[in-house]
Amino acid sequence: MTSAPATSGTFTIGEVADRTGLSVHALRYYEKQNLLIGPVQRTAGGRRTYTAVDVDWLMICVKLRESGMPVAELKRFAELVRQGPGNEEQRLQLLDTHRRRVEAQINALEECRSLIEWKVGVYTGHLRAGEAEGLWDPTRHG
Amino acid sequence: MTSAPATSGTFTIGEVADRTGLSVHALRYYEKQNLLIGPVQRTAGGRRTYTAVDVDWLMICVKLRESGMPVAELKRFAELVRQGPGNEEQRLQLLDTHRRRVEAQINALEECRSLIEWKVGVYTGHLRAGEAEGLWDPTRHG
DNA sequence: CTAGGATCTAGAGCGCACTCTAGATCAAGT
DNA sequence: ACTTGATCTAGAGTGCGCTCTAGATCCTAG
Repeated sequence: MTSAPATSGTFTIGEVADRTGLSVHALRYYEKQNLLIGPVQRTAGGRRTYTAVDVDWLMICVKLRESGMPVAELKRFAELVRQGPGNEEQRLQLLDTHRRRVEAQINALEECRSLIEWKVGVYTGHLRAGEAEGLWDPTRHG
Repeated sequence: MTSAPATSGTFTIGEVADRTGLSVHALRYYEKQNLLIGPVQRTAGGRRTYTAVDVDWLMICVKLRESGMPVAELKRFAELVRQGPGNEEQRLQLLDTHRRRVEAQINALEECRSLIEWKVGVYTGHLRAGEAEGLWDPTRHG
């Protein structure tokens, strides 16, 4: 075990790191960047104690970051959530911006996948030709 | 016009920048990093003259970079292509590694898209509820 | 009581992929 | 000839998102 459980129902920074895949460094960094929604509670000794809600939010953060949302934008989103209800339209706009980015990226990736499949076909063809009849024409590259 | 045509059939660095979407700086950087397949030809005055083959290769580079292939790996791929036929298996392996990365990324993006759609549903619901009957319970965030 | 690991803060450092700067040269239009 | 803009080289600088360091403190197990 790298991280011992804190009071049941809350989590140490190490446990949160295990659960979210973020490093403890990254967790402190996210907090300093104001990416979290509430202030993280502390023990008497000054250690952070994360709640399940904190962890859930961090999971969302991870998904958004993985999909290319810049930290600055995630910070803006956290601010909106922190303000509470009443700004749903702004949240929707932010998410919509990100959705567009995500879809563009999916398209780019799918194009790349096609390119790869095409290239794989070319090289596999070369290999089969090579096995069948020796070297192919060395003047044709790519 | 930001970039005048060179000898027909070849391209100035500015034209290549226009066609590939890379900056002229990035083009010189790619060359220095050995991402290109052949040495780029020069005019008497020392300016680069790219061929259509160079441009095609750069287009592939752009696709691979867009889809997250690190420059170092692209460089390795360029080396293999530069060596000519005979290393198709290594090229296939490299492409396969990248294909896996691309597919993982597509999956991550699709998960994120679902998350967004779910969140959008939540906020849209809030908005409709708000329009219909005023403020919702301010203790439920997210 | 002690040793060990986990955590704390503040801030420096890093890897990546460019991007920009400075100062010179080249080339095309007038 | 002159002006203007594109290009050249070498190398410094930038932005992002962490990652790592140092030195102190906390806490759990033995």
